[in-house]
Amino acid sequence: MENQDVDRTLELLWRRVLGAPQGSRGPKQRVSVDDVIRAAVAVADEEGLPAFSMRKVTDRLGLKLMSIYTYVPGRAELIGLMIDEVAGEQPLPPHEGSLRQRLAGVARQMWDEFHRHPWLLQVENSRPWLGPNVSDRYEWQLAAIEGAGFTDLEMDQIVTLIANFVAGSARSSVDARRTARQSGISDAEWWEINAPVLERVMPVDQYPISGRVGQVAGQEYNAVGDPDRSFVFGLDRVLDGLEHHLRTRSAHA
Amino acid sequence: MENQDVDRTLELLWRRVLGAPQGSRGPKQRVSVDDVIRAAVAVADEEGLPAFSMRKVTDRLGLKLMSIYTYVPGRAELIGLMIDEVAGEQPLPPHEGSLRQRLAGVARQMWDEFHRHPWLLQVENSRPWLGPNVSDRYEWQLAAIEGAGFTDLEMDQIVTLIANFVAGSARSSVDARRTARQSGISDAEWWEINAPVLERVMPVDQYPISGRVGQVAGQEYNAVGDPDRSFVFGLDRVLDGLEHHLRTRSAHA
DNA sequence: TCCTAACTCCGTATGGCTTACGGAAATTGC
DNA sequence: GCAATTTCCGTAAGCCATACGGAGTTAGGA
Repeated sequence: MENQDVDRTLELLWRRVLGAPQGSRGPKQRVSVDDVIRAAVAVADEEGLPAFSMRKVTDRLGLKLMSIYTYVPGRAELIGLMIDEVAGEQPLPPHEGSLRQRLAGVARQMWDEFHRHPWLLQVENSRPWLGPNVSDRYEWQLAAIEGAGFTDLEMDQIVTLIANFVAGSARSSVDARRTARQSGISDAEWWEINAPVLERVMPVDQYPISGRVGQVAGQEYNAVGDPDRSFVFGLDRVLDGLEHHLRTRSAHA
Repeated sequence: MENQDVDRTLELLWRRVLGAPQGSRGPKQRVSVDDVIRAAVAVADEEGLPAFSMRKVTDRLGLKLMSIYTYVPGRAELIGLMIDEVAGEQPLPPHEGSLRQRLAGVARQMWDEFHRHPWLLQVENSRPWLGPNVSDRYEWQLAAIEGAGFTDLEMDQIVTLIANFVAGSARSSVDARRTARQSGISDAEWWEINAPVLERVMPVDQYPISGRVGQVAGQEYNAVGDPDRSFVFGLDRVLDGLEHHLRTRSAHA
């Protein structure tokens, strides 16, 4: 990627504040960059990132394939623009309540966004594209813990911790839903197909704990796993840990 | 994916215990399934999953492209076999020490594996391929917390929590390293390129907290972020949370 | 008024990818 | 020695991103 593309993409990300850097000669563009980004998000929402292609975006806009390259430098840059676009969809309400409630709100916001746009979890993160909406949200996330008693460095690490946990959990959740839909077979059916081989090959006495735990979990979940419940459980533990850290920190300070 | 492929792949996963289901007629295979899997892992290690292709695997084996389909049903199934292969690389030492030390060991093992084989984080998880090494490791992970006082359901949720947190953290870490290597520019250089535009576009008074936190973090990390330190910090908080949960659980029981 | 620079749109081509299909050659059981 | 079986692989279809250059459109300047 050339520096020119970095600059160009930054200009596109901040196009609302920078204004159109477009020259005045030549034909007017038939659609707008916003149209391109919105169409691209729609394609990714419907088909996922592996099936996302430049052609499908232009088809939706009534343009021919190559025209898209007059709007955005390339595929990777378009995806960067899509990320910032969807980061601006949800309002960032003022924080209220206890530290725990605020942090839970931050985590829930991430969780919801990943489920609204599952392709976010399929993006190869290179260096982040710092767009306006992504930047605003980072500020909002930090505001949730501002003044709680953490150091500046800890504040960054806490947001990172929550982001990493939520991303990992959401990935499990989203993958499970996608698999169920795409494969067309339910967890129960999948088990029916696999059970004969697995029973032959995994004797119970060799897997005493996973056999017992798997049975209990399977009955409770009615499935191989329950990503939503695991998320709630995990988040509670993470928040416990952060509250505990704050208590022991305060004691020392 | 056909049921036949599911069966076929399960047979391949458990090939050591099931033996070769191969008929006796016809030419002998020039290489073995293990050769194919090892070559595939080598390609993925060196080039990552997006650049991983059937052709590169066969090139490495001295076969022509289409021959690989006599060894494995397809790309997705081969990746399932690769996952189980690398899951068996590390020994599973008996657990020792406190609960906290045991859980840290489980997390560290996941973390190391993701860094040895970063492509694991790029796999689209459909339903898991239950191979022998993956199964053994799940048993080992549960053994780390067996008898600590958690319910069976909680044991599953705890392993899931750690797996999700580690996967999310490792993804940040691995992506950062890949970006630094592939783009050829360091964090400092990247900042130098972006700073002029960002300073113009992100006035300090609009981003008071992220401006302050970003400055402190940047000085401390000498980079945009420090995934390794964030992992250690986050893991400590997660373990704090789990110990806290066990204490309050015991009080109730 | 008219030329020309700048810009958009897009046709073509290159070089990648997976995998369906079918043929040639090799090997073994009968 | 024949027939069934299996491996290896050539070909081709149908995807993908994007480099390059040409044709047509628009506005500014002479």
